[in-house]
Amino acid sequence: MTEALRQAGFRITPQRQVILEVVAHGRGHQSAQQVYLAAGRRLPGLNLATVYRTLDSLNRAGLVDLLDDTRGSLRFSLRDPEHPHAHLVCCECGATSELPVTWLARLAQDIHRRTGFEADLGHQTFSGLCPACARQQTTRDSNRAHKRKEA
Amino acid sequence: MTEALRQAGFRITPQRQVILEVVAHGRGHQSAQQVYLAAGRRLPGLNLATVYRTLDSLNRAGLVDLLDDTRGSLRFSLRDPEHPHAHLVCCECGATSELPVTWLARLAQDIHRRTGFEADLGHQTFSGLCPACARQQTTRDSNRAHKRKEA
DNA sequence: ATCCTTGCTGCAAATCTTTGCAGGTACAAA
DNA sequence: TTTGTACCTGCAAAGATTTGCAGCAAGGAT
Repeated sequence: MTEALRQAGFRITPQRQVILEVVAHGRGHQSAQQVYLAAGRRLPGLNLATVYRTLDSLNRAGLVDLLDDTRGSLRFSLRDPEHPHAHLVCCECGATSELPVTWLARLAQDIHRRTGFEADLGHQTFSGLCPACARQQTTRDSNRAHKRKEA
Repeated sequence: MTEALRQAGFRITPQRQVILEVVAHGRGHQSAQQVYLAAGRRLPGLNLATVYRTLDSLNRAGLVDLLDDTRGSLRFSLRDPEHPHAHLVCCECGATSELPVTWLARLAQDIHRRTGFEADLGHQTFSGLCPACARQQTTRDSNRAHKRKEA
């Protein structure tokens, strides 16, 4: 696995090995803090800035997926080449779900053909409303409309 | 225009009026700082936190578009209901271009039908590589591969 | 015109992330 | 094995954005 890192043109350092291991072990999406704490345990003196830089490198190398939780912090997870997917994040409650890249392929092609832009939809985070919050929202809206009419 | 704000359930305050005006005037995508400086000139004592909160409100009210420049800061612009569009941002050079929402409609529908998630693609920022940077990137990659073989 | 409620603002501090710099080190080359 | 040079790291400080809180004020109710 570190070989993939090297192939991508990065040097192999203890920090990178540990951080990669932490991300690989901790299933799910971990925050930078979580990675920092877990990795710091095995590598005292590790610096948070290094964690961010390393995670960025791992992301660029295609080993790690990045997810913006629309809450002001980023989350990281091991990339599974078998299940490439984009993310859907609810901007109300923060819930996340996955979106198979196959759904996005046509769009990416379209964009590239017509604009020359290489959209990286596979690593994309789409925000919106999850089913539950969407329901709440419409309820609240109709409440507001109702109240407004009453007034 | 302030009426739209009120309709959306927000109060009309001097801060909001000025900030909305600033965004409306300054064509293009302004940073929070820019809005803060411009608005602060007409409303001394205005606080940066208020600018952020207000811009968020205006965004929720659908009056302002939000654009993540993938450079660690956000940019704001007046929403033009005539030209709804998503944004493409180059994660190398930061160049931005627009993407008509019509291209995204089918995808949004698909997502909603199959997952119930209401993706807000119209306000979305897609990252990737602009044509120029994409060219550079492939060049650099082949250089690296070449070098590696030589070695 | 006045009152009341609730949302809004300023301020200060917290959070999350990035950046500049000086020293350290992986790793290709000799 | 030794050397040289980028590339990395730790540290500290800057940047961008958010949040808690107490007082203020917009605008519906009276």
